[in-house]
Amino acid sequence: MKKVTLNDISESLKISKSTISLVLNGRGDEKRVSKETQEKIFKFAKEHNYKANQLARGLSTGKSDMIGLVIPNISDNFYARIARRIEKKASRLGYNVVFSSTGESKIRETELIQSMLDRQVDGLIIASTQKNKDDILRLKKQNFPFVLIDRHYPDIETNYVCVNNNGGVVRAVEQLINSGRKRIGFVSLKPGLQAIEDRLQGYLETMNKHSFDVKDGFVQELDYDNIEKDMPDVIKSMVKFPASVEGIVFSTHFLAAAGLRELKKLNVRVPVDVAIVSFGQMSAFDLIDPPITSVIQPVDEIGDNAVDILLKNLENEDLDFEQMNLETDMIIRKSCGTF
Amino acid sequence: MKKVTLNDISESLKISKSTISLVLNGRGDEKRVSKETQEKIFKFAKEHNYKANQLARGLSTGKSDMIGLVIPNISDNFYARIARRIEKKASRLGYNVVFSSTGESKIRETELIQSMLDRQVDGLIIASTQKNKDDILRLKKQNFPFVLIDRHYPDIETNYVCVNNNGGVVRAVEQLINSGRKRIGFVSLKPGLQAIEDRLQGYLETMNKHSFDVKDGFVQELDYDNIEKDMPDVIKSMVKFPASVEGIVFSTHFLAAAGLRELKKLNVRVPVDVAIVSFGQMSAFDLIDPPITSVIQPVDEIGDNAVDILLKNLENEDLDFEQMNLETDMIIRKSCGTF
DNA sequence: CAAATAAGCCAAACCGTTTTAGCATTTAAA
DNA sequence: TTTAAATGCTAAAACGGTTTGGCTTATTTG
Repeated sequence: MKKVTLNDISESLKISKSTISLVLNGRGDEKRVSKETQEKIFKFAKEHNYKANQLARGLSTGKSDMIGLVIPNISDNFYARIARRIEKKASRLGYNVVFSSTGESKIRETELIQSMLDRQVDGLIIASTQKNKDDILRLKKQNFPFVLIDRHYPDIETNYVCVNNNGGVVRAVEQLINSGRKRIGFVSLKPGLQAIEDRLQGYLETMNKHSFDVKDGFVQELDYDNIEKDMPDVIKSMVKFPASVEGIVFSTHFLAAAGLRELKKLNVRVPVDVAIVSFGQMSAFDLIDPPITSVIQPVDEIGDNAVDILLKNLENEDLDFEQMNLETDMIIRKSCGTF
Repeated sequence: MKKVTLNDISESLKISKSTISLVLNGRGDEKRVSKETQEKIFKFAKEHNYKANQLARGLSTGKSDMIGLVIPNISDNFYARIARRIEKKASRLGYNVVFSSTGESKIRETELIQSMLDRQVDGLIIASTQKNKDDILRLKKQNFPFVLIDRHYPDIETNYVCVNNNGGVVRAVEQLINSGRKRIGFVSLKPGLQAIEDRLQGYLETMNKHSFDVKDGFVQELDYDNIEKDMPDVIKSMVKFPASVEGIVFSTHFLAAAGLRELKKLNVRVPVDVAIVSFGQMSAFDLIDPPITSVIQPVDEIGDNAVDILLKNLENEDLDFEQMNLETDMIIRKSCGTF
């Protein structure tokens, strides 16, 4: 059962390819093809289950109806949820999505972007490693439609949909302060991401605003690839003199999980001894002992807006850049010591 | 900065397209193209950053170097992890992956498969809704390369990579029995999935083997779309007379989470009053109160094997079907009452 | 009734590759 | 010296669509 092509239909029906193509694309009336001819074509197409070859169509039209999604890691629930949202919306609008995970590697990111371009995707949605200014600049110079999500390059003007990281962390720290903590630590990732940088700033600002010292050891930065390995020492150092914190803000959900794991191993009582707040959530955070207070990122809105902006840019060449910093929400649970 | 094509190179260099294509595909020596000519071509290609248009190439070769991944939901961590693995392996071998989530809808699945075929993907990896025999049969009849994961159709011979669901649940139930429970319940999804059916069988068999009654209300089946809504009643009915279970096996990770949530609301002590085991895991299961005993599915192996089998089938038309039922593992934690 | 208009369809170019068969020319073998 | 083989490259078809300009007829219009 070989695939039926326009040529096949053309030969069987003795009607030219052009007419058939027009009709099947719904331009039959516009092009004044008679009802009978259209009937015949539609009938034959249904019966033989004709489906256009999208590669051929793409080659011809210069549009592939695919959008590329480049993210750090599809198995991270945060990105997976964004991906789901993007996919859903995109598919309603006739687009498929190709995805790839960079694993936070700049080289991979470069390769992946290139490979998507080779595939002729119509546009890109990228949660960049932020080590990759070159590629972003190149895309921009080529006027290729793309929108950054979650992470943007502050010194490059592009479309982006991010969250107010600073503000989210401010709320997290304030929450701990409200529950009476003064010696508050901040566990984060090694710098390199603007989002992470912003979160740190949010922490520092808030501490400063309340005139709380940021003592040695209050700020800890882990390497993305060695979180499991390094977390024990980090937590140990934070819960004893001289650091001895009363509260910790974790700058990502997985840091919070790993950190809590260690706190429990050390029999530190949360939140009595150390209260914690997570920036970012996990689906079981409400079931954990204690339930984790967390800053919620508006995942759905990120996905929706990214697609909206991208599609607008596909239709219209020269739009102004759109830059969104979505506000976070916060769910207060026991871990922050408020109750 | 328009894209450079073979034609452009051909015109600039006054060398035929064919030669250039050959050379850039590494067949220069084989086709006895002189060193100098090859040099010239490579040099020009680098300088002008030539990248082949994959649509055109695909049209010409009949291969797109894309594989399609059809799953219920990318934001479910189980599938996301499989997706990550598939993507990683596939990309090493030169393939990109297009994914789509069916949301357990048969219609969506049909659409998605069709759309991937239109896109000329070279092969498919499908975690089917299992309501879709027609499509699978069609793919099979067309001899299109595909492998089913997580769920297969028992009465259709295909490639598949699944897990031993029955065996996994047997272990789960045995574990509860070991910890002294006799009145054991099973919370699952409405039938429709073979995997779910197998899990139920595993439960029934084990209960039977130990001559434990499966009382009214011991087996509860929820609708995928109404888990949050229906779980409260389900759990309520199980913890009081006449059902009043001492242990529950949840047939998926998200059921376990939702179920535990209700148990806690009702102030049922886990595992003292009711011990629980989850089939399938979540990353925070070790942090939950109590930590959840769970049957672990070999996610990485599922992904790896699926890609392996698929690629073998891409190379070789007529291979025997491969069918794998991978064994599960189990992590024992407090929730099952063993400690 | 001639000219203009509309109706209905098609030929052919094009998108950017791959691939096969074969053409000159030079070199080696008989 | 003639023939055979090797060298180095190319023309052209094919993949399966889209799209534009235009060619016939029939129908109006003046």
